[in-house]
Amino acid sequence: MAKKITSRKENYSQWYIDIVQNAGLAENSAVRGCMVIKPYGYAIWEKMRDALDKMFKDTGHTNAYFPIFIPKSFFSKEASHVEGFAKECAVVTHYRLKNDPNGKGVVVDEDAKLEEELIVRPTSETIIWNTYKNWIQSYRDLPLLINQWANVVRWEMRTRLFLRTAEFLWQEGHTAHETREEAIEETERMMNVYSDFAQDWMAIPVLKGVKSESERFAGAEETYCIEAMMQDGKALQAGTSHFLAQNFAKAFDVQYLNKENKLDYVWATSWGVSTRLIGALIMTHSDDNGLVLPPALAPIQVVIVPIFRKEEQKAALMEYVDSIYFELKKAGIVVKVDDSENYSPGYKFAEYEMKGVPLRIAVGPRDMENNNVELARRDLLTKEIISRDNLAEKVLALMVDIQRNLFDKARGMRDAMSYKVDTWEEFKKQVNGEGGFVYAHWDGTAETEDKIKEETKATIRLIPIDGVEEEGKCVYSGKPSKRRVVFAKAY
RNA sequence: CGGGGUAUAGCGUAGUCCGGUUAGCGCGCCUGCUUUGGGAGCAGGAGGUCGCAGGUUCGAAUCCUGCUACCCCGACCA
Repeated sequence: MAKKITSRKENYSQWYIDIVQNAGLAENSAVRGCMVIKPYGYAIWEKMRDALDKMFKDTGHTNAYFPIFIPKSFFSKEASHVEGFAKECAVVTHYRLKNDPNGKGVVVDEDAKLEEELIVRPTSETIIWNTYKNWIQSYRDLPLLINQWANVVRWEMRTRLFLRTAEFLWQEGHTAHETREEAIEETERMMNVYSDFAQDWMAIPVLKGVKSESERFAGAEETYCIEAMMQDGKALQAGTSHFLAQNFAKAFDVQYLNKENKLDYVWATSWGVSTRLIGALIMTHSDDNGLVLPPALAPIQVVIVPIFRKEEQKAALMEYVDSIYFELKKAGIVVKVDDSENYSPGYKFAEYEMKGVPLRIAVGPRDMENNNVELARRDLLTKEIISRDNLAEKVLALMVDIQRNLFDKARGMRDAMSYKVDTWEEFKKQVNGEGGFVYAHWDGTAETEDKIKEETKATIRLIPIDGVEEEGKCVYSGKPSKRRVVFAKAY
């Protein structure tokens, strides 16, 4: 029986769930709000992680690891930081269980209460800055450029696989610098790393900009971000990079002696992307037949499906298949041969389509006789029969072409869903209708921003970093404005 | 945390109103044979504390009470 994926038109969020489940990316776990990332989904994350990790190393960063638990007192040291995260923290209060004296099972041993409760990290600024205090004494210790790959916990009310889960995987970079300018430069550099990663690896076009005050990270002076547009017209924040000024240095008393032998507080940044990016990947490229993956991140780039009837036919065919397999593998392509006999070729075609494998090669006796192969592109759902000669070369070219096509398609979609709007009526109509990125003038006040959010549920996604100066009037208040900002409903 | 809903095999469900055979069906799974160029067919088979705990009754998936979990919609968020 066919596994059925709900169409995007019928029910977009069900479509998303169907893809995550049927492609074998993740599933809900026994723990509320926490997901199990399945091997195929995790393989995508590993590819993302490896690519990002290399980009971080290439920009001078090194990895380290800090504890999952944070003493409660650390949290209260930076006022706005506590306020931002307090409502979604898991707290460890005891360290021992005992057998239930009244019957079955185990209960918390009330005698084993912790002196100081531990917070399961929702982010690691506090524990890291508490540590940096001991690492930084002189300007010679700077800049300190560290990243960590970790899990974090934010106790969310409502969760969705990859997009919002109580526990998720991410990386968090935490850097310390001598000057304000140097820290800002780092913040912008990492936003650009994220932007390059999104575009070059994920084939997702993103907008770059800064957050408004109310959308800013708790404890940051400026939050830079990249923002992507999903197929349903909703925006998704794909990465953030924060300029923390001296807020954490002051809260944790991290001072260094500068070249003039004077004590000064260091300047900080932090930046992160998470498994949420997998949600962005799905919602950007996939279609009603299932997942669509860009070759750069596909755990399997090419699948070969041999078609045969009898055993002796298979034996002859497999020689042909193996020669193709080894040729592609030698060219650095991640290729899998599925010669299992318990599923029909039709089943396999549908299955690998569901899993988003960029290219399928089918070979049967007919192809072998004519020195051909059948190629099927996942992105275009096209099939063609070509000569087997120089196949690796052709496949490599296709990988590049598919990657580019996905990006172009996504950019076309994003551009088609970007609008300039100048009146409040138009604004409401656009936001409540098709959605998309709405470029509009804003008077710069939090009051107006709040009112707009209240009335339309649209938020300021970002203030474009390369935005042009342009005289205009705020779409809500009519007050003068110097530039357009980007509004959208968001995930 | 407010409002609504659901809980029966790995998944999807019938049966619940109106208590009464061995809880039925589809998918999936196992075995065998035939198949294999777009989700194969036939035959046989395994698999259930009917969410949990009480109660009513000769008898409970079904009625009553309490609890728990999950889903949807709102407030909060990467």
